[in-house]
Amino acid sequence: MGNFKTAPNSPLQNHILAALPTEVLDRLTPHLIFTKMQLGDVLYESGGLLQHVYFPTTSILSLHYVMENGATSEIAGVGNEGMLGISILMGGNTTPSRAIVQTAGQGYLLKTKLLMEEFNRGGPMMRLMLRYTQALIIQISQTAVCNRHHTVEQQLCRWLLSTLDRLPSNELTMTQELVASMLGVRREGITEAAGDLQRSGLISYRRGHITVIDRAGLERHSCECYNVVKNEFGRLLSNGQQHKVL
Amino acid sequence: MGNFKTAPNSPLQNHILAALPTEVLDRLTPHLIFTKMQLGDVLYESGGLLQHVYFPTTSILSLHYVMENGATSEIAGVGNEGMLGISILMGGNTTPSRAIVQTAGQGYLLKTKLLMEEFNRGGPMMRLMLRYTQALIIQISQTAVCNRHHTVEQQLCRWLLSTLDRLPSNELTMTQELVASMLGVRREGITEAAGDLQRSGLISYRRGHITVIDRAGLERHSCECYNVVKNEFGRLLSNGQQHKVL
DNA sequence: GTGATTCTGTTCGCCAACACACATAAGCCA
DNA sequence: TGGCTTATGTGTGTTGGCGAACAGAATCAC
Repeated sequence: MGNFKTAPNSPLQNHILAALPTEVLDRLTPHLIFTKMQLGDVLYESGGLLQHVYFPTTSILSLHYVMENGATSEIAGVGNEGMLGISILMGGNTTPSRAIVQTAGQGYLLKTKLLMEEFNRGGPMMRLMLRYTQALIIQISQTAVCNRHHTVEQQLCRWLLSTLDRLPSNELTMTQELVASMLGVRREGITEAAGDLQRSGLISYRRGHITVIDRAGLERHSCECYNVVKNEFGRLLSNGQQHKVL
Repeated sequence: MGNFKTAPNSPLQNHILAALPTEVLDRLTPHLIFTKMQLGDVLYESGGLLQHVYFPTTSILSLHYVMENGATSEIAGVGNEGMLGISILMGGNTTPSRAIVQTAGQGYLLKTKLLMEEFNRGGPMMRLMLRYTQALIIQISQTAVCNRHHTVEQQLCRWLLSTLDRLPSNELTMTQELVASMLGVRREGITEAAGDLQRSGLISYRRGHITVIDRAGLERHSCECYNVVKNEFGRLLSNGQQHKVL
């Protein structure tokens, strides 16, 4: 994390791009624009027009709903297993939710027009996008149920695990305040839950950094939602040989 | 004319079908199968294979997530404004959620194979299905946020309103127990909230029947989620104006 | 190094929703 | 009509999360 890696990584670090046949990839690659994203960057604003779609490689993005009173909740996360901008393909030119950068990192963007053209060919790109859409729907649905039925501690475990799956290391750079705004709960709630997890030896943290120590333990403390989503992503997006999911 | 109660209504009472160009409709109509659905019928079981998709006309369907402990929550409702079976088009052959009949009524079903063929033509049918998918995503997202932030009473108001929108009358045939299982809360919670609404003169009910008296009042007691979803559905699915962007 | 800023820990009262238990009432039908 | 089933009402105690307020600790900027 502390490395000064400024050289662009490969677009193929994004699983969606990597799953495309070379023919499609050859068409798209010249138009993929390398980009670095900073924590907190707002990629899409609710109701805004979408000019680009994003394929994260090392960054993690987060889809948020913003309520009238300003409260927010994450409804889905997007890492290198996915992409941001599905709603363009669905025919709404705008996105209903805000997209922000949850973890700084790299990625690629593509003009929506080019994505649309490729999608409209009706080939493997389209089928892949649609499968990803289905996976996204499952993720959002599970979030809805999770919000209804599970405790903050369970949800924190779930969130840590799915974030971890998108990171190379086992350390997140994140304040509790930020985590709280992701889950749509109070900061104190996260302090308490994280304190419990630390006392149980599952994680350790210091100002703005959370390190996962006992991943299996986290899974035991998490609600079922983590595994449900993970399995569905695997089922829908493990394209042939690739078994590395999420 | 046969029995008034059992005579099939027109497929065009379903807004999705009604929005299709006649050319497409002519291809599909011969294969639409009229069907009546009883309260509680399970149309899709979680993880099951999908043989048909459904276009409700007077019935209302409900998508449920079922948790490991058996608890359920509705994640979206489907009336004559929509259809059931989107996940087929997305490439998962199975559905992740259970679909049940929430209000008995009529509708049409279509073999998935025929729907797929039409979808794969890439014409107006595909574009319509994709827009509906987007609307569904918005509905589910809003449910996630609503579950996090709003009270049972607000959610009940929201649910009553959106159910009402799918009904010809202002009376729902529904026990409180059933409503509770829709919202994923306790039956007592609904008793209490419904009692409040009745005392406020917004609804009246008796054993298994809920009548909405003051619709505007319900809207005032509801959370913002009702209107957000309604507006998005209008924006995405307003018939005729396929070109209506923004 | 020092002071300012930001993050984390903790407390208190409060309320919505929960689980459980049981009382009453409405409708069904024999 | 009366008895049975099912739906609804109510009460008690518990809990998880909220809001607000504040104290201490870690890091940053100068």
